Amino acid sequence: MIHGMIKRLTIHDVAKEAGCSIATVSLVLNNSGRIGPDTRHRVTEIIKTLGYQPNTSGRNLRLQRTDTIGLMFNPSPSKIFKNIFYIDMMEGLEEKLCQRGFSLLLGSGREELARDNLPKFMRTGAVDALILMGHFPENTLDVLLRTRTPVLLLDSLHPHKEVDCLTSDGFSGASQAVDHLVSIGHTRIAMLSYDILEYHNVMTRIDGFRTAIKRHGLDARINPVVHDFAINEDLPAKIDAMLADPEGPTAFICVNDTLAVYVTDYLMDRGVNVPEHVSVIGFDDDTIARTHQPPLTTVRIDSFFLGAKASELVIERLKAPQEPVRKIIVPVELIVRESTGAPPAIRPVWPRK
Amino acid sequence: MIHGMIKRLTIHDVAKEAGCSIATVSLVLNNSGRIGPDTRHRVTEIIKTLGYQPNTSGRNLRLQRTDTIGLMFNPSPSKIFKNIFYIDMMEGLEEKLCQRGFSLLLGSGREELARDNLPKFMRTGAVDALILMGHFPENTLDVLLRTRTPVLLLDSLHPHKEVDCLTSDGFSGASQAVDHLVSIGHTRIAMLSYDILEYHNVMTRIDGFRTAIKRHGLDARINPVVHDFAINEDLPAKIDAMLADPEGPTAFICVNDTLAVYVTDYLMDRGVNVPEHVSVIGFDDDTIARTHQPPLTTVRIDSFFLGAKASELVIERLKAPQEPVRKIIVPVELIVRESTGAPPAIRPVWPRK
DNA sequence: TTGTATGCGTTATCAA
DNA sequence: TTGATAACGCATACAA
Repeated sequence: MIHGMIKRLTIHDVAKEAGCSIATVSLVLNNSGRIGPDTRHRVTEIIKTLGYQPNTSGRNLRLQRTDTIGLMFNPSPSKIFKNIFYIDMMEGLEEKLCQRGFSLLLGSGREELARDNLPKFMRTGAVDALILMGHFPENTLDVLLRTRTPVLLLDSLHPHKEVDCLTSDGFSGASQAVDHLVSIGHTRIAMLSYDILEYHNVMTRIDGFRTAIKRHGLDARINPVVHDFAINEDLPAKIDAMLADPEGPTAFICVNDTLAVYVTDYLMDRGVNVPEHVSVIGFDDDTIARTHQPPLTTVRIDSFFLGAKASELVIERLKAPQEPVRKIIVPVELIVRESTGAPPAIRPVWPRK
Repeated sequence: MIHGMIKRLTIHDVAKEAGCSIATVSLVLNNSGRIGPDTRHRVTEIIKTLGYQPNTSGRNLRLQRTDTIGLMFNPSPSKIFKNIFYIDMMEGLEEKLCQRGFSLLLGSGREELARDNLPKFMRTGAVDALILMGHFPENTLDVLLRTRTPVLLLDSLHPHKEVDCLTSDGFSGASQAVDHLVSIGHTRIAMLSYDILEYHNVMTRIDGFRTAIKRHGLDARINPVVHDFAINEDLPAKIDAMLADPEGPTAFICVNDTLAVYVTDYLMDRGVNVPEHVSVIGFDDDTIARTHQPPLTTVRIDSFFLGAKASELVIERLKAPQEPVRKIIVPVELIVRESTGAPPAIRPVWPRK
């Protein structure tokens, strides 16, 4: 026998104990002003000593809301949480949401979504709103948006869809990265990205890079964006080719820190010193950016803040369902560490002759 | 205007459309056997075309349950999810739970718990059960256990508390580690642990180590457990002292992979080769154990399985609240990689003379 | 086989 | 200021 089967207290128990009606108890509970100070006090005491708490299901049914926000990831929690960035984001989200009296429901239902069906909790009124973390395919999104349940895209942005979005300013981040490199003398910079251009964040960073290159009057052909590779496969060959070219880049901007770490390590293995020979910049300011040798210059995104901001947005949306959708872009900041420096007077060529 | 304000469908809408009573619809929904095949078919069709789903709040209220499991972490999601081990565990948990029709509610309420109050969702019937991931202080646990809501401790174990527990077999893991080292010739082994002996998992691993050492007829004084240190502070000095001792250990068993990586890197920095001079074993089989150089010999814990098993346990508990509590210990397996090898014929002393 | 009616626990309306 | 009561959406005991 595990627990005593104490019957759960209801508002009736409190009313009986206080010698009043359940209406009075409810009024006290939701502190309506028009309650006699003496009864208010008496009822409050009884509530406290009994340890009564209004039942969630009853309350939800009556109020036609649940004060619960659904949370979905793509492709899966374990994939997405490998990136510390998202963990901090969820922490910010959860903390703020909870402070405001909301709960977070982990949204499974990926299988249903994959078949273009709504996840169960979206069809049954189990959540008041939904937050989508990471990139979701467009048709999946469309299925979700046919609901009357508000949706927020976190760390993603669809400019032309009727949906609230919140993400970081990758355009500015890439610009800052280019500006920094140019300011210390680089004129041949390559941007490295995974081949997932449908991700808005990725495309925006690339856009920012290209625009900044043009703004500085640099040649797009010798400041290329390289993205048609699979890491561990084509990437080494691509890098080798650029290193072998005397006109090759003296700096790499990578679309995130994971890639930047990979590239830096690869370079060092080949005898290319970072930053003496070649500079490297990352994105996100993951923990690894600080602990890596050399510590990475990177574009810092305040992921905790992003999560906290998301909770605000979703709560405001709940209060004002009819307001126009909002696309919010959070500023980012370049953190200069030790993976960037002035380019060598004459950049060597690898393999060394 | 964001979404069409389509009024949510209720069972009445379906009944009207089908020209029957709501009872009939409900019976079809919960496929009670005694419904005429023709009406059953008709109602089913209408449900499908209308896209009706029973409302969660109404259902929960009527059924006096929520099919929702609360999930709490200590000290915080971000702290605990830094460890990939826990991410995989949550993945397993979430996947199985969802398959069985349950939802996962992220339990905030740490502040309340810290003040020895129950988290809100535990007092209001918002969840049917609670899963605690990681180590919680005993008095916190006691507060939680006074509820009639079932609790499951995941990756932790309290032998004498009336609470279901599920964790890995650290005792066996440490034994296997010692056996392996002894079998390849080691006779001087030290166990390294953080100074958090109140964690059952930690204490159990230490117990397993001590018992195995004794079983092999080895001297406990030259096969010590070292735990009174803060990493980055006292630990280097402790290791240095052992290395300087000609009778010092030829192998370290570390209480987890993070520590093992730290120790290995420190040793290599000092010119101590792993495994030629000294062997190192970790615990958990984190990703880092595979990617580290050299790859770590470690005690593998199937964290995904642990999570999946937890979901089973909690569901069974829900079905049989009166059954005696269960303490379940999942087997572990030593994975031999490249951080262990035969000890040197004569172990050098560091600093080298 | 199907329909009627009740109650789950709450909030809110209206009357007293 | 307080109380009686309806309604939220559903499942089920019981009646038909």
